[in-house]
Amino acid sequence: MPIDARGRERDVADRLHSAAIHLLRRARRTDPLTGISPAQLSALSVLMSGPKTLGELAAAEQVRPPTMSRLVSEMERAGVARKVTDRDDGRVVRVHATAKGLRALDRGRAMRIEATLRLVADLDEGSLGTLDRAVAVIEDMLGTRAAPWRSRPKSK
Amino acid sequence: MPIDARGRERDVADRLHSAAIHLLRRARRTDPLTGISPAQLSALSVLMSGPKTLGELAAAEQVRPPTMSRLVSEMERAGVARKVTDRDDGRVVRVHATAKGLRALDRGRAMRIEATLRLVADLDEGSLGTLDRAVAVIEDMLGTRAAPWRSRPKSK
DNA sequence: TGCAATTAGTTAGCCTTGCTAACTAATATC
DNA sequence: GATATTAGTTAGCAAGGCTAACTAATTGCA
Repeated sequence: MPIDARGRERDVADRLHSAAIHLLRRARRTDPLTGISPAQLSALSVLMSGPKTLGELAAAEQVRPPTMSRLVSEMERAGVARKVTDRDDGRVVRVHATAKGLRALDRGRAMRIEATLRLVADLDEGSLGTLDRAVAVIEDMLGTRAAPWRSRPKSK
Repeated sequence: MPIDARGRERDVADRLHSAAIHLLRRARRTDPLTGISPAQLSALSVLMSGPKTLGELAAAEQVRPPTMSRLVSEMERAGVARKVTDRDDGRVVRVHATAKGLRALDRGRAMRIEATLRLVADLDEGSLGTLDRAVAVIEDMLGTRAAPWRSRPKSK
């Protein structure tokens, strides 16, 4: 299908993109109060479901390995994560959340979510349901739900 | 405790926030190809509707004045915007998009939207409709639709 | 067996884009 | 006319992206 024939999709894509930008700028305002950075928070939330290799974590967070490598090092220094080298394959680093990390996740996440919650809390039931369904659609679209990451997109 | 009574809202807020993060990380990948930075793109899209003072622009973009000041200076250096001092009030700087800026907006924005479009284009009609409605809800929630940002928050 | 290729992660160095604090210049107020 | 307020700028810092180039470990094959 030719791109120009997709007016509806294009309109949704445009507004979705713009909405995401402004939503995050709003939520971001509370960050300085939480004592934990947004990127660390996001990574911790992935680790909540169990340890991940550094590469898996980078893929899940959609950043490049060096970015995740640095982030994890900072997290280890901050005591919220631990790096464990794989016994069988010495190249592999497995990242675990520490108890402190999980507590920080609860605390820090609560503050960010709170900002979004303050917006969401005023919605009527119908609008809330709409958001709920939309988020599920986006999660599927991006493969960020439980999706076991079959292979890196690697669009080359 | 009203907070715990809001399980549903909290869940939606949490996942909405997370979805926004991942959506933008995806869209951002095209940026290096556009020759224009995301922040400049966003500012230009505000200027599309006409010149704005620097303060108005900062408020619309939900950043602090120094951040916008620097951004606008870079945009002027890049030739995509022009700063004009107000004749009646010498403190006020009015920011205009240049023709080059508007062209860059079209180009750069198109690429980000394209990335989002590629995701959206695979959706069935029902999911697309859900996203459409959800975006409208978010726009209302944030007042980012038509809302002309009356005064600076100025939370001292 | 031993050497080349591949893979996982790290280091170095750059860039953008947030922020606060402290400043300048212009205007408004008393 | 002195003082206060307002708009924007400068300086300096931090977070968090990226690529290029590296190290170390493993795999595979001649």
